[in-house]
Amino acid sequence: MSRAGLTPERLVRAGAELADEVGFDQVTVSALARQFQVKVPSLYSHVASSRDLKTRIALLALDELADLSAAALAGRSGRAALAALGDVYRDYARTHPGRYAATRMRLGPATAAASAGPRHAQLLRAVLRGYELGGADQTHAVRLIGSTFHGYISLELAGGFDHSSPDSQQSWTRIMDALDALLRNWPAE
Amino acid sequence: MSRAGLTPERLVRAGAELADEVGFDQVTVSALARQFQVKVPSLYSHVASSRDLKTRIALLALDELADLSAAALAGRSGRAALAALGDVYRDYARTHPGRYAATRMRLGPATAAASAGPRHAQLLRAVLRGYELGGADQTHAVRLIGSTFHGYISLELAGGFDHSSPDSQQSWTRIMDALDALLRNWPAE
DNA sequence: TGCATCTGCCTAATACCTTTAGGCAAGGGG
DNA sequence: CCCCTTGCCTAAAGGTATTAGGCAGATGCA
Repeated sequence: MSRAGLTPERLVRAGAELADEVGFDQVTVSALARQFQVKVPSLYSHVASSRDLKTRIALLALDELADLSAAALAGRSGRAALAALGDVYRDYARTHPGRYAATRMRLGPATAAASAGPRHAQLLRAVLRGYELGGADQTHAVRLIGSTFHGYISLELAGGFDHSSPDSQQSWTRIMDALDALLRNWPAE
Repeated sequence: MSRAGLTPERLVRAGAELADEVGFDQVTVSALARQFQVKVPSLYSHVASSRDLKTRIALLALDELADLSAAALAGRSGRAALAALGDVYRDYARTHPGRYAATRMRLGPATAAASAGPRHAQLLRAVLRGYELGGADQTHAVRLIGSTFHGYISLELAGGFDHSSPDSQQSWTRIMDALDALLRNWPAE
């Protein structure tokens, strides 16, 4: 009986692809075992549990997304940087819905700290350096932008903007305009 | 053997409470049967499936939330209305996390149309009537506000703002200020 | 090249959850 | 008071997660 050549990396990669095809919460140890034509318990030498598998997929996705973000931000500032970052997130969510869903998974404190999460925060902060916002307001703005991006993408992905005009792309562009305007005219305390 | 007196309504109500205690996706036909001290298959006379049960919980939550919103909006406009609506959502999500998660469940087109979803859209539109926004911009603004509310609440609920200052309440207040300012000074096309 | 060891994948088994089929009896309508 | 509706039950099958323990292919060392 020949060996299948499983490794944690191959499992995680296949799990990420599976997530994009059938949804992150349909990613199951069983489904993965089926894909590799291997019995279910065989996977347990490579991942500790179903939760472990999903966590690793989340870490992969966070990493990919941070890399894409960093590349898109290079050489841009102001509205261009803001829109570039938003587009990276939005495009990633549309081309890799399962991976994007994975990034929303709740991680433990240690795992979160070791993930690309902090890099994401850094990058968003970098975008806001293009606007002049004092101390606490910068954090408020980071939270606002992060919330809006995540909220919009998650509603769009759920089909919330499907059957009504104007189409989602138009709203997205105008929302980038609006956020840019807001950051340039941030209200005083 | 005395009867337990199950009804769809009691099951849905208990399911909603269970969701708030253990999380919406831990709501299970089995767990509910345990609570009612009844065998699992007995529930299938009252709900069609696990999915049906969850859908009904979602509908209940959407309804409750729309009622609360309508009450909170009565007699308010402008920033006060905006903040009132946001606070209703946010407070509901904190006091009823499981129900709130249920409202994010994807419903079929027919179910969605018959749900309180459209009422939510109406109410948000009503808030925006306090600002002067022309045709398409009103829709863009609805989507922006909806996204920001949902995004913020979901990040907050996931603990995203837990271990960093300033505290979440401050950001929330300032974000209401910022959105109000944005709506009053919506950028031209 | 031959042997020893390691480790990758397997079988067996337990424990949940979901869902369908079919039975018995409690309680309401005649 | 009896019938019959219907609420809850037992039986059973199928899917997922996880642990324990075994066999043999792959690897390393002489």
